[in-house]
Amino acid sequence: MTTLTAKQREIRGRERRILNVATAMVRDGGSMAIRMDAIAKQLGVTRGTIYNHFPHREDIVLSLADRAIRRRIELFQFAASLSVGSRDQIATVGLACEVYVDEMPDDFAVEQMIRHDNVWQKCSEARRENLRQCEANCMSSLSHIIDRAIRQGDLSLPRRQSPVDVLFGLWSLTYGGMMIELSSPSLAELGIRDSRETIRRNCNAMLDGLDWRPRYDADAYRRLVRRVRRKLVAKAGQIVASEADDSHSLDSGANPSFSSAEPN
Amino acid sequence: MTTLTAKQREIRGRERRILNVATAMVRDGGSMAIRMDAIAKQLGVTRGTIYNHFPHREDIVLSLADRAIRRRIELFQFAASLSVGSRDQIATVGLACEVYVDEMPDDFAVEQMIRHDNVWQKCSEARRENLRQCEANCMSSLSHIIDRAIRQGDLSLPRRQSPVDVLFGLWSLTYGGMMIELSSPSLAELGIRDSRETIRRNCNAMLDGLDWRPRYDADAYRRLVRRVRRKLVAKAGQIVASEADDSHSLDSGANPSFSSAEPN
DNA sequence: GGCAATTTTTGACGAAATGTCAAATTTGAC
DNA sequence: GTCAAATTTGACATTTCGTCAAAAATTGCC
Repeated sequence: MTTLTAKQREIRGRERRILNVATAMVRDGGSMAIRMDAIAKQLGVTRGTIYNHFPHREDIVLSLADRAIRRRIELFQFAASLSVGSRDQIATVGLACEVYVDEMPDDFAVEQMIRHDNVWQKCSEARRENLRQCEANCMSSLSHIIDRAIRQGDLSLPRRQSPVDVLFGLWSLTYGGMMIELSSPSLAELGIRDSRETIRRNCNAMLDGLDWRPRYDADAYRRLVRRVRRKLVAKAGQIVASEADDSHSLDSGANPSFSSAEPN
Repeated sequence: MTTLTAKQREIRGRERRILNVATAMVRDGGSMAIRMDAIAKQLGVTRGTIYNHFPHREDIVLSLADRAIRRRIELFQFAASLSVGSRDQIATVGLACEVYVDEMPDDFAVEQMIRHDNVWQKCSEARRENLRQCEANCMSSLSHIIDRAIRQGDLSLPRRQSPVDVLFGLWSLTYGGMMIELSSPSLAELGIRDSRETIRRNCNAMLDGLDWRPRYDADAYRRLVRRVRRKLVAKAGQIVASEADDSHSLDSGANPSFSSAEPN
């Protein structure tokens, strides 16, 4: 009984540990920096064992992406629950984006990676479909906010413009802005002092342009930020912590003989 | 004389040919798909010769990026020259973005690559600074349009919002939108029928939100599109053609502003 | 506890692909 | 035609990948 549980837990825990180690590698070198060899060494096993969990490097990356998207959706849904007015709700989700990028930077990086690297093509259709589903869920849950805004009379879209179009705009503006912020060497030199503030202002300008009520009010907005930011950060921390490595709770001392057995 | 010229031209032409071959590889496999061996084989030389031009793969990618940005800037400047009204001007540059993505898709892909891959870190500071400069030039030339809009009374920004902030917004919206369009598997399924149209509408909504005059007018906008699109496409074609692999048209505008390989 | 069946791990292997460099070849000037 | 300089070559040492049969460990059963 004891042995069984120990082994099974070890294997299950390993998958999570692989992902965590891989995350660290991705952080400072992109998806190609994931070295199966190095992962194995850090876990105290050999490469073959890693391939026992993931058929290839790309699959690790897509697993990371899966985890990242699930975390993000959880954060977004929490965000949407924090406000009542439709415009406040959508603004809170926007803030959740910021918190996501700040508090889970690796997840954000991974999400970008699967979009641009050739990782996507190399993975099984099942995994890709899975990610597509996540994306679609996220979109639809957010577009409900916009639907509600229309139903309640806060927003009335011009002909030919659908709620998803608005969502796409906010997505572009926020996502694009963050992306530029992270990848453009010196935004400050170009004249952008506070890119986050700028993104928010631009989002609000867009919503004002669509005449989404109530109109942008700097003070009200600032109050909203103050009210929800702390909660969002806390939630993010909680989400991340739930899958972190507990060094003492698992098998740290289980196989001490491994460390002395260095090949060659 | 003949011999000398022949050899020298061969070497100079080879650099361009390497870039063109590499572009094709990047197109369907990302930057890692550039295979030095395959490039050499296609040019009828051996790998060593390739390394004679570029110290490593990453340097090829950054050269591609350099070319891409120069092309984009040329297209943007042409675009800005096509209209007079400040809002029309900025809209025309927006259209130029679309044309860039459509007519020079490889260049767009490469520009994204250097942002997300670890290519950036692996290259010499000189190359990086060069790209930064290009970026800054592009920004400043565009922000002049906004300066002019303010000077002429078409636009008056709220306190604390600078012209560059607006530019950053348009950049985010357009770049982000294109990015999502290209990398999100099935935007149509999410409800976005025509992402280009949506991006334009959202840009206009943002500018309306900032109260940039004249306000958005669907008909006027459509006329603008009809007027400039064809010219932009033609210009793009011309830009691309000037560096294509034509064995007979070596002489044209090709003025290689930087000579090759520096060790880092 | 002991043994057989099953699962997991190992590490050697073959296949790319990279970047280097001394030697061979080509070029161009006299 | 000769020779110095420039250019090209291809073998070398490395790194990393993913596979797989054999070894080791674990589990189930008596």
